[in-house]
Amino acid sequence: MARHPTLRRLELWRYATLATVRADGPDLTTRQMALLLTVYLEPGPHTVRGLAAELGVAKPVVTRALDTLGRLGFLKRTRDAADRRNVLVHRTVKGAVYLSDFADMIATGQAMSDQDIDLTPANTP
Amino acid sequence: MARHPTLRRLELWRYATLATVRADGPDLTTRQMALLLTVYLEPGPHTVRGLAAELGVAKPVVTRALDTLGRLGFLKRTRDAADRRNVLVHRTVKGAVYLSDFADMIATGQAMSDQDIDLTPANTP
DNA sequence: CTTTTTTGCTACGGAGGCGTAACGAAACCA
DNA sequence: TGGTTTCGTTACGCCTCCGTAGCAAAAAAG
Repeated sequence: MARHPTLRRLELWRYATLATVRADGPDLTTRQMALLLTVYLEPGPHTVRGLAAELGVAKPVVTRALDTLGRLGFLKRTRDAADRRNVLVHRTVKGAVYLSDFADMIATGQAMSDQDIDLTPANTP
Repeated sequence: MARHPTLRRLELWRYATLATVRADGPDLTTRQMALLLTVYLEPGPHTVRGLAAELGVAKPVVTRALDTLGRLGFLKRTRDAADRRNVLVHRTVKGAVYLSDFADMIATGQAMSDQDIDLTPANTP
C-alpha cells in the first residue's frame, strides 16, 4: 500500500501530523510553524518585515505569531541597536528542542511509510 | 547546510508548509489535516467515533472537522444503512485532488532539501 | 530643524475552533 | 414491551486567529 511515492509522502505527513494531534503539546497553526521553521533554518537576521514578505502575509500576522511563539518560549524578540525601528527575531534553546523533537516524528514517519505499518491504535474490543 | 538529516527533514517540512501558507487555498488546521489524511490513507469504513478514537480527540471535534471539510467538498457523510446511528465518511474527487497536489508540494520539498536550494524569494531591491 | 518614510504595534469587529454538557434517534436487551 | 446503551449532533461560553486601519517611534530626506 505504501508503494506509490505519492502515498508514501502522504503517509509520512500523516504520521507526524497525527503525532502532533495526539500529543498534548501546543498546537501551532500552519503560519506559526512556517515562521518558526524559517527563523531556525534560514540565515538571519530576521525582521518582522522580512518574515512577512517571506511568508507572503501581512505584518500583524507576524507580530501575533511572534507573540504566541514568544509566550511559548520558542522565539525571542530584540530591538536592533543599529536601527531601532527594527525588531530582530532570535532562536532559543527551547525552540530548538521543540523542532528537534518534531524532526524525530518526521523521521519515524519516514520509517513507517518505508515499511508498511498500520498506525491504527489497538482498538479495545 | 542540508547535510544533517534533522535539518533535511525540517527543510522538507518547511517547504510544504510555506507553500501552503503562500497559496491562497483553504487553511486546514492540524486536526483537520490529520482527519483528512486518515480517511484517505486508512481502509474504511470510517465512523465519527472511530476517527475520534484514532485522533485521540472528542467527538464534537470530528463533527466540526467534517462540517468544514464537507463544506470544502473534500469529504462526504452518509448514514450507515446497516446501523442508522452510524455516519460513514467517504472520500471525494476534490479531496483526492487536494491531497495529490499537496503530495506534490512535499515532493518538491524533498527535492529542495536534497539539493541545497535557498527558498528565499527574490527580494525586490 | 521640519517633513516624509519606514517599522512594528495596537485596535477593532468578525469568523472559527475548542471543551463540556446535554440532546434526539437508533439499536440493544431482558 | 420499556429501559438502557450507543451514536452523532447541537448548544454554550471562551479563546485565538484573521484582515484592515490607524498609531507612535525612529530614521531619512530636504
